[in-house]
Amino acid sequence: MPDAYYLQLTEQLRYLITQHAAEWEGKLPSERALAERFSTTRVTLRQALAQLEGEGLIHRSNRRGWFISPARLMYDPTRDAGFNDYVRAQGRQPRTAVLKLETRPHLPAARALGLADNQPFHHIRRRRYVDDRAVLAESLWVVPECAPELLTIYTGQSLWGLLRERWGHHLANRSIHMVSEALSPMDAEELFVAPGTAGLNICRAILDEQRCPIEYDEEHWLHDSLCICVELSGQQ
Amino acid sequence: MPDAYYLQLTEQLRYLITQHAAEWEGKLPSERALAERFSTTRVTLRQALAQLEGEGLIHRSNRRGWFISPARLMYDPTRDAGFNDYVRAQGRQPRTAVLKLETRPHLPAARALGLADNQPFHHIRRRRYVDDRAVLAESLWVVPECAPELLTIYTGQSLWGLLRERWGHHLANRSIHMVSEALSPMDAEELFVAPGTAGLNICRAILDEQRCPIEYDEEHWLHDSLCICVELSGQQ
DNA sequence: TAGTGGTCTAGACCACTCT
DNA sequence: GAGTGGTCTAGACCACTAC
Repeated sequence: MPDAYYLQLTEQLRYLITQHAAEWEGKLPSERALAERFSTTRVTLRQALAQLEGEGLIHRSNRRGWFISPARLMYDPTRDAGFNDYVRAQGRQPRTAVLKLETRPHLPAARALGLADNQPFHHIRRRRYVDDRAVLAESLWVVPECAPELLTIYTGQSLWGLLRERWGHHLANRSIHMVSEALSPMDAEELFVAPGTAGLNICRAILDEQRCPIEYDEEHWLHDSLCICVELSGQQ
Repeated sequence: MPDAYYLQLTEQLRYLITQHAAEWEGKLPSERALAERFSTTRVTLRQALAQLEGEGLIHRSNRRGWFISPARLMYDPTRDAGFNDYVRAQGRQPRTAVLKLETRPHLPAARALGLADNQPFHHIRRRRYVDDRAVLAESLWVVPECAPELLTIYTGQSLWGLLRERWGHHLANRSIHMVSEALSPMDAEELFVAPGTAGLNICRAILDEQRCPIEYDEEHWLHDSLCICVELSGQQ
């Protein structure tokens, strides 16, 4: 099966990377250097690199080169542990940058929460890092009545924590959808990767115990940065 | 942002596809024809097609051409509804091909279930179709004591149904892991796609109410064929 | 057998990053 | 300013599919 040269190259690169990971400090040599080392062209070499990128072994930072991907973050989208908490619990360093705060309608949020199309939401756009690598761009759309002064007090902390502790909401009902995607030009730019980079899209609609809509969010993760884990016991 | 020609091409192709979907009966014209229509080379044209493939709009059947992808299957890996049931419930046609039946050890299964490395399992390998498109290659590893004569009676039906009804097991504890992947040459071949095609890997470890290990399975889905949905209420 | 997609070559230019 | 990755050209051959 692996008669194609780029697939042989893939295996040689995989070996090379495991051997030189420490020496290279996580960054691969340039494409031209690697192509020369294997006596092939950049096109073929890039095909092999793309293969390893698809597997999640390496990734690109836009125009800066190829890097060895760190271990995947374990993430349970059914729990409401805050990002900071579960990242630290895995011995990693979390960081959040707030990119935008505004109030406006958003059709997917309205549809997912069963509200009118022109329903306005408090919108928070943020970028999140694990060990200084930007891995997640996300938008949160909160029903304004559920958190009136949200935009004036928000500074990057856990939104779910705020909703629970400050406004006393019980995030009882959750509908979660996950699909693989190609990152949009905007998402890609915010994560410093090339447009079209593979991503994982997670959307959640949250309602309280009376099925009253509270919040909708859209997460765009780098595909190689996480492993989704769900633990279930008893019920069904 | 979308200054690159292949990104403009992506948009033009996206429009072309929605316009001609019916006329083309789901299959795109040849790469050479499309490249000529847009006065570019196959390399650039393929970059645009790869973009749409990443988004899940189109897909390739190995060496047979590009096809418009059907709607994603909704799939809840936390429920134990059988494949046949939930595919039919969505108005689609399920089909299963059994590829292999054997008994042998499998390290990931042993590790995930907390058994000895050399623990043998009943192994079922099967390919599953939705509307005659092969979308899933999966392996199931069953602890032999839990289903002694499994391999002699198995003909493609729901394994979880068998475990419940014939052997009375209660599939109480489930640990589920999901990661995006590049399909291995074997998985790709079994699904009739090019090696390295993007996939979604779902692994489950199943134990009964006494945390006694029953089964472990590995699913390899075409990345554009499903949307993972989880509905939660009340608990946490 | 004709045509297809899969693979590969040997270049090139540009925008950007790094220093 | 040197070097990098991102993009693009204009070809080519091969294994395979469809007819």
